[in-house]
Amino acid sequence: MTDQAPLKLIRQSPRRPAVKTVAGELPIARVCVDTGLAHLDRLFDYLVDEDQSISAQPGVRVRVPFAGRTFNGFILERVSESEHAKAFISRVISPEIILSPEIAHTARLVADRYAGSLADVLRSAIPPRHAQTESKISPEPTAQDLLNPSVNASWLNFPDFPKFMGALAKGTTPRMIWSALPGVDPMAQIVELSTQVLTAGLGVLILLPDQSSVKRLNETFLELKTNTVPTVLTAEDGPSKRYAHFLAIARGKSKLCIGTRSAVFAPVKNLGLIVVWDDVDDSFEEPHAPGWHAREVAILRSHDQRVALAIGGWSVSVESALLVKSDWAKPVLPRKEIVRSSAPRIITIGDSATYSRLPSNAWKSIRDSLHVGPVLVLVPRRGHTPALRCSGCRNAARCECGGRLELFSTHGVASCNWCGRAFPNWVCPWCQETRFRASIIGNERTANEIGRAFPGVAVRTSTGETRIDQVGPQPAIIVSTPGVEPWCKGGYAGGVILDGWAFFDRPVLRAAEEAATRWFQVAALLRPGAPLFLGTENSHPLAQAIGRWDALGLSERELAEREQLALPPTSRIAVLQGDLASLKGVLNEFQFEGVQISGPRLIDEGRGEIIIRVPKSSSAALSSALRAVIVASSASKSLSLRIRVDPVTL
DNA sequence: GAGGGCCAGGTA
DNA sequence: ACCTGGCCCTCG
Repeated sequence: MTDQAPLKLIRQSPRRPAVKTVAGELPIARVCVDTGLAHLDRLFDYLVDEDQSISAQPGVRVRVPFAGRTFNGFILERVSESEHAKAFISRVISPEIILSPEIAHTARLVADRYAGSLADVLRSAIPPRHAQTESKISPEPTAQDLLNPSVNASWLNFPDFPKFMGALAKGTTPRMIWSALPGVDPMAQIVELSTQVLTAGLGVLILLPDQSSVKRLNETFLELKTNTVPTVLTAEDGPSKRYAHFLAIARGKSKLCIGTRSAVFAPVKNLGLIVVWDDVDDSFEEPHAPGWHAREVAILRSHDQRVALAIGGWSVSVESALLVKSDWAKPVLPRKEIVRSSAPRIITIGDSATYSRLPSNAWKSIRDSLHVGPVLVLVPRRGHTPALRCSGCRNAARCECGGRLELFSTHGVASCNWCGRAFPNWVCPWCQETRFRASIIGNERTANEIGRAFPGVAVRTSTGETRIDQVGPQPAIIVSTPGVEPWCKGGYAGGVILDGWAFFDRPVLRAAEEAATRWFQVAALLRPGAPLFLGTENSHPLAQAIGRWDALGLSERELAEREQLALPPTSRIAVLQGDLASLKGVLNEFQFEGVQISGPRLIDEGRGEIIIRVPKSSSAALSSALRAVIVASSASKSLSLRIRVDPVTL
């Protein structure tokens, strides 16, 4: 019915010349094609048309034909010969060079380290193109004559800091792990450190865990009148702004980049320093495949491109402790004498005779602190008395199904948090007691209780939903859940961490590390020497560490424990999830020295999980085994697996 | 992932 | 002699 004639007419259209000429110079482009298929993780060769030759530079975005369809990709190289090339690049999307050779190289290392593909890494490393933004001429940045480049006020009490700066000045690549000091604004430290590097004509890249800290650092750059305007790189800025900022960096217009995790790939020209602040924060882990961690990427980049690195925080991650132990990085810690006067004065439950949620010594210290300023109260979780324990033997009150009992309102009936069964007449199976003790008491009830205990004092609550950013210096009680503690200029007059043990009572590998970070953060919000009540025993290592302000020592201890358990960072682990048949099928890929395999363990119907642990020295063997598994599972329909290397949560 | 080649076994 | 389905390989 339909004849073929119209089709032929289109093909012969004079507007589209059928014959392309191969470029005279370096006629082959090697392209990373984003096919979304893990087993095609290699470069493909394409012919470059003479007309495209100038724009088709390494680092540009292109469209290429592949297996009958067109895909996006990046040109990584131009070469003179190829055995394979037979198709032309369809189109150079834009002549803008957005993938530098250095970033391509680092991205390759990241892909290998996390058993992912280069295209996957590049997808989060390079923001999507925004054509309008590209054509707009971005305004020249304001003159960057830096003021006060030599001011080092915030580093005065860090005796090893000058060594770091000295090494940097000599052109070597020092690495430091610094532990911040209460009373000294770490953002000011970052600004002062960066300004010196910028003054030397080098670029600086600063990574922060979230939008609000990016904002705070940005403001600090303005406040300290450095005349340096940072270029912000965060996903929250939206496609147009994000791409504009990325271009400013890629074009070399800006030498200072601050941002969240994916900014770790920012192509800052002549990069001299990478700073990572608060690397324990889990938002540094990329949720998309292959799940790289920005701190690990920063380490790889520092190593690969010989860039100085500074990792800092109120606490020290276990990974950083390993960098210190292996002497790859040097610790930069506050002077001992200043620590004594800056660290909080620790009060623990061990000091009081009987157990109570807020023992009298803690109550007294709050009351005293309230004469001079606000007091911060940290409670483990949002809500209202979530989990219950027996008031006699203190065992967790559990349902037959294994869930824990909860109480949602003061006069409500306890019910199971998994199956919902109600327990109006509960009897403890251990000691026959019939009364509960609130196991984790959320901030709602805490605010009520504390309000009653300190009549006439304003009580305010900060949670994820109703977050308070900042509080004033007047006396008040601020009840907060972890991570949303309001900032108090000049510091809180006192602090309370209620139900301290609840922070460790979670089935997460990093519970101890997370708790340490939270507690050090709270301690850092206090005025130097202010009282801090910790709801733990006096002997708890964390209480000791905060009292001595020894975050590194604490993490060294945790590192030893991880070593014993063959967990990261001393070991490398891979978590494979998929159907049981697939998992069993790949087990024999992992038969090399030092491998420990746990599982397959059933996670839900038919699907399971295996965990593979290898000593760090075998990580290359692990990577190649994982690659083999990925190639097999991606190419076949019968195998379906999800792979994660060194995930933050287990 | 999709299309193509290739072998095996079944069908006229 | 020819069709059909499954397997495996390639894709530049």
